[in-house]
Amino acid sequence: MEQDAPRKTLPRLDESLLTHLPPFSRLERRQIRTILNQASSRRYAPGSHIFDEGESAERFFMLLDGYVRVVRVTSTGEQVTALHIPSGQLLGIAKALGRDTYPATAVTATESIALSWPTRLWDTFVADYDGFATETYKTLGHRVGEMNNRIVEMATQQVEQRVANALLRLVNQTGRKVEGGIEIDFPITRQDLSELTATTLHTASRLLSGWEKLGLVESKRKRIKVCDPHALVMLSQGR
Amino acid sequence: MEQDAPRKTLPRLDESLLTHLPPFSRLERRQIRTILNQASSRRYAPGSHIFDEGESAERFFMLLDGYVRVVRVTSTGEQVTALHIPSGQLLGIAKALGRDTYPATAVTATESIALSWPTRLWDTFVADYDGFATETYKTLGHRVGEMNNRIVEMATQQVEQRVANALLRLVNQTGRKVEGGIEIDFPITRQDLSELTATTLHTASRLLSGWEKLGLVESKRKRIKVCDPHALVMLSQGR
DNA sequence: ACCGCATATTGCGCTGGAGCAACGTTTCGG
DNA sequence: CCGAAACGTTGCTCCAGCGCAATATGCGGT
Repeated sequence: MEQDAPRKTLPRLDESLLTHLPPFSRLERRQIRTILNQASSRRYAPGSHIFDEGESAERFFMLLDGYVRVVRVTSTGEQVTALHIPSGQLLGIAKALGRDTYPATAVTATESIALSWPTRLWDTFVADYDGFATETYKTLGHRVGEMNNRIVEMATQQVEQRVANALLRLVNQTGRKVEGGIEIDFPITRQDLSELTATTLHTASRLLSGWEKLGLVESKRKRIKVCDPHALVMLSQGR
Repeated sequence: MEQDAPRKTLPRLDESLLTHLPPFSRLERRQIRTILNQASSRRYAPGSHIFDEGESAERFFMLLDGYVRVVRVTSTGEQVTALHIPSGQLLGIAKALGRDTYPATAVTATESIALSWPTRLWDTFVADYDGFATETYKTLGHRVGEMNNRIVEMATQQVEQRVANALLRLVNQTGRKVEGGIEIDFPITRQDLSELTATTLHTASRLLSGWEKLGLVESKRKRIKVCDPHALVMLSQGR
């Protein structure tokens, strides 16, 4: 499935790629040039693994384009999606948590492009680049917050509310305005949605069908558009 | 309920309190003295709140003695326990995640003693004390890992397995060897256990009763002793 | 144009475990 | 020492949602 496409340092990565991304936004052109010169760039086909849980964390990544799902697989083969990462964020930052292996698997949801650096540069980045650590820990804090919320959700809410919540979160984070509503910006199956909400694809499908009849959402294959976010918010709070 | 007992800088905190704790273990006596001089010490009765979710994070803490439960409360008043923290660990380290409010509530499970410092000293600690940041992020990484595992558990396992897992985790982290088994070192009710495993106290009670009949555990009020850990491991893995 | 596969829908039966209720037991304050 | 509150147990009922199965439909490859 994976053919390890060779990483290449593209002839000339433009500084503007990074200048507006939080971890690098306080840096000067010169510093960004240095950073880019150390980076490898690579394109990933949809569904490919950027790294796998348990692997030793050789590199850390900056997602420049696309979407990535952070997934964990149980011993019995079930998948649980922990998180979605949109472009502009770091991933695989095991080092920031004092780990030397990746804690989860990163799978691309769409075609994606990511820069990466050898993990050994991490400490240099933290030490040399003002704001890098701070911003990194901010996104980390954000992710921890999300995980926390999911735990609370799963512990206290019904399936219907969880699915509604998940949909809203996806729309907020990765929504693209289209006519008649907001569409989730990457292909997502009922199965994906069920792995995100700890239910079965059957139940997810039934819920979506129901909501579609009520005009809350519209969905084609692998595409979900939310037409009435407010109604979903109601649902997500149990009426 | 809380009468804000005055924090006092105890006459003479002994350096040996901190020398063996990871975040401080690489420091010299002189540095530890400085750190202690800036600390406030306080005793907490069981069940008291060290800080509450959403409060602005004025201070960070080192738990010297006791156990703390990290809890989140939903809008409908249900409690979900995210984590147990044993003595020797930092808590309330919002700053490490780039936050300026506490992400959850910390409640003491036993009588506890904690040192605390104003959050404004955080950056100083990170900058001045070798190994402080590294060790902090290690425990953070560990906690994130735990949260992750709980998500996967809750998503894929049955109640029985989750409760078995929770018990094993508690025993591993805070177990005290007693005759006939290993006992959880702090008072824990069926209700607590259910909040830890996303179930009801009824179900938790039934499970414990069942296991007690099989000789896997023994429990008095607020006390649980695991007699046959191996059998519990079996259960926790679905037979 | 065709086949084959991945994705989606829907009906139906079954059950884990929540919800409710009633009661027993230990602890603690006064 | 007594009464009340906190904690624990257990029986019964009910239903959300899982598991299974059958069918439909869009999509990519040759």
